[in-house]
Amino acid sequence: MTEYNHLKIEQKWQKEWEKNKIYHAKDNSKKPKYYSLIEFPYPSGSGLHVGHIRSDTAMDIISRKRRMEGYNVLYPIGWDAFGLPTENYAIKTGIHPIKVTKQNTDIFRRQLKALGFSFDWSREINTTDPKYYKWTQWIFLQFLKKGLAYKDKSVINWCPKDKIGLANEEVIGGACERCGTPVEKREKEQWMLGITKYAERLDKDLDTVDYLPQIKLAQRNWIGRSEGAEIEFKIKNTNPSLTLPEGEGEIPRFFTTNPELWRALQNKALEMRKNPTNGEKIIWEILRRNNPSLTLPEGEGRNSNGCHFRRQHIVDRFIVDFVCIEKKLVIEIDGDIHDYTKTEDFERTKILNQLGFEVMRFTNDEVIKKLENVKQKIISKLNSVSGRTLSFGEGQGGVFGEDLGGVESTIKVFTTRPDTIFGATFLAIAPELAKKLTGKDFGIKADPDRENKEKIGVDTELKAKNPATGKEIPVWVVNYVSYDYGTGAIMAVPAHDERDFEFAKKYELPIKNVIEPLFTKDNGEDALKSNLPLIKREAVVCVVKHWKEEKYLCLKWKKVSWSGFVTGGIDGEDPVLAGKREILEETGYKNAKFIKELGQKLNVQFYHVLKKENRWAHFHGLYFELENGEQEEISEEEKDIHDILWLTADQVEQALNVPDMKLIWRRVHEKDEAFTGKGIMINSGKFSGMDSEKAKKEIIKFVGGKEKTTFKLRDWVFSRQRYWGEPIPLINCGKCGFVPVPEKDLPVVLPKVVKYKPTDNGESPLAEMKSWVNVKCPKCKGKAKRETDTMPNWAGSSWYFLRYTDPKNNKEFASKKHLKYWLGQDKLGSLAPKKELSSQVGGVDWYNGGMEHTTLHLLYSRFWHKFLYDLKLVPTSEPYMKRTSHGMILAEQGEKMSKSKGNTVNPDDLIKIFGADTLRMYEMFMGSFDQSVSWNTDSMVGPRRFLERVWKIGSKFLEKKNFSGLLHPSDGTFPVQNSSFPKILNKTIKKVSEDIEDMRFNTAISSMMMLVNEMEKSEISSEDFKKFLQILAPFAPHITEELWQRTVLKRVSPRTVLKKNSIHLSVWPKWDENLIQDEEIKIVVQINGKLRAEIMIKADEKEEEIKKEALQNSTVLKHIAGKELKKVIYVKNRLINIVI
RNA sequence: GCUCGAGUGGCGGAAUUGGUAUACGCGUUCGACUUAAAAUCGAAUGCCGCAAGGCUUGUGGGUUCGAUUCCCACCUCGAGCACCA
Repeated sequence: MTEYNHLKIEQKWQKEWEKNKIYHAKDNSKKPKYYSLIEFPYPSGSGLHVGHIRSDTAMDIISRKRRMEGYNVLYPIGWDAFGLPTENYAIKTGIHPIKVTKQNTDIFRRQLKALGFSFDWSREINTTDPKYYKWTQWIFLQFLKKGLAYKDKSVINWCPKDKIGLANEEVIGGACERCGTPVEKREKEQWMLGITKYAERLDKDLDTVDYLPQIKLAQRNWIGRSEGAEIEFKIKNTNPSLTLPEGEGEIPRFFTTNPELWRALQNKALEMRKNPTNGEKIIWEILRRNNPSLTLPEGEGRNSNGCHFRRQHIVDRFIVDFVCIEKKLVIEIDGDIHDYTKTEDFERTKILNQLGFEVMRFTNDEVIKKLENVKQKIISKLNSVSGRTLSFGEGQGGVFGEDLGGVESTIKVFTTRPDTIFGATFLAIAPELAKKLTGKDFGIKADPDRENKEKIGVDTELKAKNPATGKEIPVWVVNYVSYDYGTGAIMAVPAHDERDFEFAKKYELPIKNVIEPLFTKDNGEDALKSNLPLIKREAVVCVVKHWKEEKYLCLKWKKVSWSGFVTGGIDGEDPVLAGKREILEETGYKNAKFIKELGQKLNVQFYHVLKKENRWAHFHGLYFELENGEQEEISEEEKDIHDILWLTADQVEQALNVPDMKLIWRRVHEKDEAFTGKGIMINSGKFSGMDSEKAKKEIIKFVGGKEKTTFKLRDWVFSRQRYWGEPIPLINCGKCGFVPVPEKDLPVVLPKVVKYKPTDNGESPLAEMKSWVNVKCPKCKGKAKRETDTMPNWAGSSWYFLRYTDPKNNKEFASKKHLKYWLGQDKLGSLAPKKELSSQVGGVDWYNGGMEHTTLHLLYSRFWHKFLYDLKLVPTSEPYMKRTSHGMILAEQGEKMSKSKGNTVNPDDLIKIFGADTLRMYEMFMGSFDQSVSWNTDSMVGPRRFLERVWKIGSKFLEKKNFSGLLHPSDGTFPVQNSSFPKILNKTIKKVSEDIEDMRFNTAISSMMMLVNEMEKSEISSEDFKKFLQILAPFAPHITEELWQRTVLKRVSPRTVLKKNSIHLSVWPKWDENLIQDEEIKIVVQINGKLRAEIMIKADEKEEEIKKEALQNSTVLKHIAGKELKKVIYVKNRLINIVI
């Protein structure tokens, strides 16, 4: 037989497979389906990266194994081709991105085909194909219909030199990637997708899917769910002279601003009321009290004309045109100059929103020309607003919105630790909020770039009332609270929050300890041990708590063998912290008897002890007694005492004879850090002694707060002012607003433009295509303009896996029938290689991709999928049943591969020199699949040699005439009795089968290498060789097909139908459990844990016999001679350890 | 700073209910074949030591008959997050 010529073999079989369509997935089949997926590549100009090959080979192996296991497998491929690099290339060269994309996909396709992946190429898709992005646009319109797509101001990165908005990845170190100019923040109206509406489900449903734990964690961190409460703190105005001024005009029934501002703005408001604009005049006629056209239906406990509008009313520091306070609705009529004051209006809207108002804006023009339209909008808004009564001004806290002109206001805080509220010693508020509340600028700035990590703040001199303690606490404006998370204000609990602690230390604000760590009988010992450093650092005192008595005690310190205790605890105050010596003395005496008894029962001596002024001092004339009986003062060094003798909760419980006792470790003395864990509440009034977790809800109720869940996740900025993306299918009509492009007109195809660069004012280059932009409004047929923003790169990739199920459908994005088949309930059943495949039923069966996509892409596609699920367009609530991620491939020096560094590897060269099979083998062999590894071309010879040896063994079979017989290692004619080979083979089949499921490809290959080593020494049957080829086939599909055809099927060229005969459609071999069992087992003999000898035993030999045998071993005898045997430990089938 | 992951020969890496550390591969050395070289095959290969033996999984400590594996502290590298209350 000829030499192993990979070039010939690989191309030949790639063509044959394609011709025979052996990897095509069938849209219905009696076989169970299996959908395996890789992230479809972005066809960059630099060609296929070895990282792509890693993921693609892994899933190829899994797909091939599944086919052999009898599944109808869908393993599709496509192109995620919209994106910046292609666009930037177009800007530079003027070549149309379509052309560039075509070139690049051609290269990628050729390269992927050269690697022999078993993709179903008939389902190839491309996100830039109008037939594809028609449906991306269509899905966007569904979002719009459901109110999940909306326009809002959003901050973008702006390069003042290039005059374009930059994507986050184009900003490097705060500067523009191209020209190095520092990037500015600019506000721009952008389309947004309301992913936050799905935050809860995106978080919760992670429980139902089988993702790697670190992937779930990344998702959860990104969503950032936190449960907590909103609590209102009353603020006392520090200037009691401020009262509402007497004067003309309506005295507001509701308090909507502070008196100072009210006074300042009142005259202006009155003046404006007298001189309304035309639009305002018209609207006021509609809105004014008792206008029947605005009357809402009766019910809900209110009379019919429940919405009362005021005009030119002062809200906060603004005079709003119209406001309905009950409905919390503001209506503004904008004049013509408004284009110039948009930013200001936005600010204003934002602040009003913060106050709980909804703001509607109409232009003067609109009111005059389209009054009916405006009116309808207002009415439907009023009908849709649910809160018919004022929610502010009610309950314990706030008064904003109430009458009487308010000398008080409230600050709402969000906290996840309502249980620490008794320790809230000040409020910390964001600068923006401070300005809003007081109108003053404190010179504190929120640090958007976090350049200044130091926490700074200023006392606003407002005083808030802690609703739990009733005490007055200061309100500080600080730089470490963000305005846009939670409520922009926090209750600062320095004792239990690191940031608050740091801040309180710096500004010498009080620190009040209200939680202490708790260890109960159940978690006691372990938890205590794990908290050793904490204890060591802070000189912990153990508290024995029983009924109403609290007794503090220090357990025995091993090093000096003394024990001490402090007793005390009156009314929840911590005497140690408070340093109340008197209390200690008093209670100490009182409890002396009890303690003495306890000490006797525990056989430990206790002493009263108190650390004062950093020194351990004696108490009550008692002293510390060392083990030798001497009495001694505790020195400074003793602070470092560790090695606590742990008493178990059981021991103490028994000694005290109290069944429901709790052990509490209490930290004493000035702490150098905050304790942020959960525990037992102290210094918390009636809550003292309660479990902090359990008390949360009650505390929230107690202080009149409400439970609230917040998320870090923000809505998705969906607009890009770029060319190379899906056009957002909307038409902006002056009369009708944004009107969706009718479905029949989809797709909105990207027009050819002259320039690809965004315009100078940051619009997409599409804005300059007048002939494309100017269209008729689909509704009113008037003049209108197309939306020129395009969608982000993430759009097309958020649903591509759905399109694969039905890639040519031009009526739907995919038919329900196909979706149901490919995503619907899986039928793994008895074929399942592992019992616990997944708890999620349905979806893509296995999705592998890069770690870098485990947050955004995964989250976005889950969001889209859930949305489509809610529209009943897809059959499963989650898109992917199982998700794994591969590690990156780094360049030889361990740095990232990049074109600019010139350290990339070209797969074409490698395929030419080593062959696709070798490259695949090497990538799977190089290291742990989920870990990053450095590339080393030199190491590729290992897998290559391996394949050559496989080839050689195959050749020997061919040389032999009697093909089905046994093959002898030396000449193939003289079989030698060697029965161990089938055992090794079966073990290998098992190992490879299992390793593939766990993506441990490297060890699978290593075990096959060992098998081949063995094959060269043993006699093997053709039947065994066949099985070996089959388990190797998913890894190295070409060479195994060639050997399969030539040796097993005795075929030199594939004339007959390959479909039935390909190794890749053969049946995955099973291992024989009986053959794997060893009759003889090697046992290791250790002496004092050191390896000394090995003995062979029979599988069912008794322990006694084995021990006897081990002790008779000559080496063992030598080592144990003259020594006393203390113990002999036998671990079944493993070892014997002799302790002497 | 916080969270997560990792640290094992000259190199990539194996080994988990705690039970033979260094599988497999690369490299290196020696040998066979050869006029020679390459390829191939065989042998050796953690470190110290002629050997007996001792030491070794980032460092230090703990638990254990026994620790790469569990616990604690520290160091280094990588990834992610960045004051998220």
